[in-house]
Amino acid sequence: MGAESKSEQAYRLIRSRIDSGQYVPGYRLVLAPIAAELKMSVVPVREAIRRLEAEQLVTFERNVGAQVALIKETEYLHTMQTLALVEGSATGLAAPDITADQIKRARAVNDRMRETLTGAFDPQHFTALNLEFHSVLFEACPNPHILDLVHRGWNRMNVLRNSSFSFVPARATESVDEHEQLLQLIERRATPLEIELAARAHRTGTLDAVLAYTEEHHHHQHHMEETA
Amino acid sequence: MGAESKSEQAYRLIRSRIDSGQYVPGYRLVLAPIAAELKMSVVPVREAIRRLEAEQLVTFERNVGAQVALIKETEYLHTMQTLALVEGSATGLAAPDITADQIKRARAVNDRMRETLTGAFDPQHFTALNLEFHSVLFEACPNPHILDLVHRGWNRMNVLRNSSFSFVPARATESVDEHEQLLQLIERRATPLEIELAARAHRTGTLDAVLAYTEEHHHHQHHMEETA
DNA sequence: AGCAATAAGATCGTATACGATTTCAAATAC
DNA sequence: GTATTTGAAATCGTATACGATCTTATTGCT
Repeated sequence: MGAESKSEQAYRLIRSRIDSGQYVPGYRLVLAPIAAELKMSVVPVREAIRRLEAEQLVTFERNVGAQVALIKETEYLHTMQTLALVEGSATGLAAPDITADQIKRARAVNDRMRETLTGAFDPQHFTALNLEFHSVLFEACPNPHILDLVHRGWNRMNVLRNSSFSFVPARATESVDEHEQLLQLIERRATPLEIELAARAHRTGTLDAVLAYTEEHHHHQHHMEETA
Repeated sequence: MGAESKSEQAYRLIRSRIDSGQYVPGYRLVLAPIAAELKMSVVPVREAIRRLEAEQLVTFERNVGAQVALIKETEYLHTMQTLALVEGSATGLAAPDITADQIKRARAVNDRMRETLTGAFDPQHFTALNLEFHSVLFEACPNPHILDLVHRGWNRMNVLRNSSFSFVPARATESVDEHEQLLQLIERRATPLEIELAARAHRTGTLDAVLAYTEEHHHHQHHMEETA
């Protein structure tokens, strides 16, 4: 019958709501109501939540319950740093296997990104294209562990919903240029380390831009307050 | 009462048995017997197993059950590569905060490692000291995400029980020397990137030594066969 | 003998039930 | 008025029960 188990359904639902921002950080995940909504018992829901806990998307306290993980102000920094590290590596490791056709596809995406720079800038859309661009370059990474870490990093960024470019749209222009440079490095078969460090610097550049912005605006956001 | 929940107990037990090698890769984890042994119902055991699944220590198939994750021949390669990446980064990020006292402690550990090189070589013991040495250098890493990845990497290596040095004892001597070089880099406050790449190369060196060994010995181990 | 259908056993998946723990507010004491 | 106690409500933790699914051995057919 149902190709997927109920705990799987529950996992997907909660996960999608966290990803979409419907469940904001701090939101309490109470078993019974969720189970009722999904017309199932609490057992599968409980399992789903524990799984999300293992993925650090929710925090859990014994006999108290779960809530969507709170985001500390340093979280963005750490996540971006980690993503810079693993994405850089994945891009470097994948580079030797990148085909001319893939370069072409990536360049096409980057062209679309460049187009979005004129007129009203849509950070959400730009970020989506950004993922598409980088995906072409790192998906060929032969090390599945590193690739998995890259995916987790992007997911985490998505949850932080810090779309980066919504804070520093100016960075988008630089970003597009750096993409082209990265493509040229790969085309001319630079060493993996060179490509890795370029990809890392590219992401670190975005991080620095955001940090400079928040610094300037004294945007101390401490903890993101919880919302019932 | 019990400071830890039953599912926590179950998790620890199974985890320790996997770590210790009592549950070898492929071993089937059947709920009922484990629950009986721990004098609890299957529910907490089930939760523990799902948690281990999320950590990729066990694989799980719907309506079939769980087994300790099988190890493919490339697994060692990928794990070491990933560990080289994250440990290198952690070491580089921690380096600026390393104190003279910590350097001293690390050097003391390395001296003990050097001593073990004379006489009968004990790979297990050497690896334990190796972890102790590197721990001093990376635990100060300010990025908890990266630090967590380092810990996971070491754990995974432990499960692979591939103690590296048991295959290539010759590498141990080089390793001790590279440790000293690494300490000197940190002492003279080399740049984080320089230290990162040195730490990475150090681990990659061990990996290469093992690969060369297995290549030479045509040690095609395909999958590690399951053991009931 | 070889293959397919079938039945039996093993094991998982989930519902229900209830005791245990925490939280919070109201009542009481000082 | 503040602090402490008490008790009820909310919520979790786990046991038990049973249906669902997969595996394997058995039977029967060709």
